[in-house]
Amino acid sequence: MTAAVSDAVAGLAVAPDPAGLSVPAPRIARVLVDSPLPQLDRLFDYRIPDNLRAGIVPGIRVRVPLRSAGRVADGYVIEIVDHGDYVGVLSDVEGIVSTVPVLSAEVAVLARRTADRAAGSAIDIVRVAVPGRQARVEKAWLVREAASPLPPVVAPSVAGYAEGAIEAVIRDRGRAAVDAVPLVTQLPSGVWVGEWAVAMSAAAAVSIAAGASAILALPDYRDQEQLEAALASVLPPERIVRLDARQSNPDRYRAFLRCIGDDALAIVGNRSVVYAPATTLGLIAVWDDGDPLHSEPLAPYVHTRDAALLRQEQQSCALLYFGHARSTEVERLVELGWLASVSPKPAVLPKVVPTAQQASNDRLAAQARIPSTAWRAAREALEFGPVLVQVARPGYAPRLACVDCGQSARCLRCEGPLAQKTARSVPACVWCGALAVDWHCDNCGGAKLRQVGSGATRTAEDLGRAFPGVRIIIADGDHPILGVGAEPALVIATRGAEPIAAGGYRAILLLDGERMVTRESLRVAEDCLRWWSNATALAARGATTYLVGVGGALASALTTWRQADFARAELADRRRLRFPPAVRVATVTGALEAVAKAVATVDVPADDILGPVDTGAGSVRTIIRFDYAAGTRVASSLRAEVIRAATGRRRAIAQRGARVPIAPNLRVRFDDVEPFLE
DNA sequence: AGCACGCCGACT
DNA sequence: GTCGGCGTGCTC
Repeated sequence: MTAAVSDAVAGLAVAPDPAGLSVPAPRIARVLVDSPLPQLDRLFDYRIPDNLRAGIVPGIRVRVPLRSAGRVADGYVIEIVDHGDYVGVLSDVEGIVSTVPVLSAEVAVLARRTADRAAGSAIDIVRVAVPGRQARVEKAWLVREAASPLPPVVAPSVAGYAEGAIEAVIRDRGRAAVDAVPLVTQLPSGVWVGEWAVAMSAAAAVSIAAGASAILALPDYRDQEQLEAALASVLPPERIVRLDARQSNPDRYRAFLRCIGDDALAIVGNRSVVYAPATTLGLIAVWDDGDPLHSEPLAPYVHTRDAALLRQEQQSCALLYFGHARSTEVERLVELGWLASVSPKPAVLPKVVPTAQQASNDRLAAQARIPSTAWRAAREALEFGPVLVQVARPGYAPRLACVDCGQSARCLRCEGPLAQKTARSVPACVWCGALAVDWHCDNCGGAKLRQVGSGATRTAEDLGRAFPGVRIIIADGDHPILGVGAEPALVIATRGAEPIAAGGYRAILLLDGERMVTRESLRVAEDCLRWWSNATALAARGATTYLVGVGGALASALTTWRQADFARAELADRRRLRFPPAVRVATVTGALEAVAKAVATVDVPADDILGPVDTGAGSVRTIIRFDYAAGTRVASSLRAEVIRAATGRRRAIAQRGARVPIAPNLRVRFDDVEPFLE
């Protein structure tokens, strides 16, 4: 049979349809190819050969030829059509990688839309959304026993808010910013968690009782542990799926496969969980959206908050942002009316006292940087239970300086700052880890180092002297501790690493506020308020939190527990300055000519083009800011330029004599968290 | 990316 | 006359 005849036969292939008529069988698979090249970020049409006709359905992974013979790529079948729009000779799908439709239609559309909004490739989102295949796991899943129906779920009420308030948002598929109740509570299992975890798990159960899954996105593993503990008291274990990047590949794939289907589940995970394959989706809930861990570090750098907004719109599910401190982004959505605002009822106001950084009468307390009122309060509270001390940095001495000239000490190898992990350890570079042996000051030539500031370990040492006989517990990145008991102890924790205390802390000291506030960032104030609020919410009911050394609007936002008001004022400032999130920003980085050309295609006022500035290595960066309404336009212009730069003529650059062709590189990043820094 | 196609200098 | 150099274009 000649190729022409075989084509004709294929063209006549028919499939019976239920009405008894015969229609031509669909024969073209439209495939999203798994390639990092931006110019390939579209659908390619492939003929489905007869032997694969039965197995090819949308969502499965396939292998397809790409360009010349022999070269193949993986891809996902997005749709199957009778007639594609490609005029030319189609290649055949080469094979099926897996028969499981891992890329649901919903997630495929979401990937396209999130990528478009960020001027990125859909496949980059898919790579985050769909874990790598594990043949063994998949085989076991395919032959799983006909699952007995999951036990029914009784919807609990979401306590702490006006009766039925949160339930109504979930039922009506609405959107809201929810202020969390700033208390800790004990679960029936005996585990202590933040009230927020109880409210979030109850919200998930409300959705699941109504037959729809809930996606629950949390910034870190400690938050995930709390939420899972809370979920276990309202849902049977078969209804809870953990899906996060820390799992081993088989575990992650097993969890991922469990999400496929119509069962209503609580799907818990970190940022990538917003792309979980839930078909019947009733709720997306995000905890603490201001935490930078919600910001995806891989291109196209889509924030959980933004992916959740797009998915909510697309699948008409409910959307809840839970938090103690409102981010300016969420505040903007509240002001727009896009999100409702729900606060605890009755209101719960923690006791917060701002304290000046004055010397204590007690020499040892003064050495530990604790003002006398706070020191007295901590000593009294230690009679009854644990006391939390929040510090800015881990280690012993977070910085070192030259004894002779006072200049801050830098690494001889990479210019990074030096720090000391313990009282006796050799100073080392914070950036590259090199031990600072034979160090000398590059300013005056001095060879002696002086410790500057106190990390958690040094604070612990000082406090040990100020409170003799008290048990000291250190919690930081190196010593993660989830919870501590109700017995008296001083818990020294770096911000964000505070353990939960059984019964809540009897007093809390926020020590390094002054230092935190001087950090250079557009978001300092917002971040500080979030760190302090999250720590304050760990106090026992009626216990006092002391904020040391910080005054002004920031301190009063904490003491009055009016974080939303602070976010409103902060957002008003950003509007005045045309800073995000009042406007959106995109950074364009690359060779000067490429950047200039790309920026020229974007139609924004000259005032909104900041740069170019030299970033070294022959590369420059320009920041473009624009109103939200212009987002689609700016993204599509810049995307076109990225593709043009990738396909256009290559610049020849001299490299050790040889001429190496390289593409004029052009990178675009939307909504960078810190575009105006550095 | 990676490979095929296309137009100009030193070779049997 | 042509073999092969790399600049250019394309991937169903």
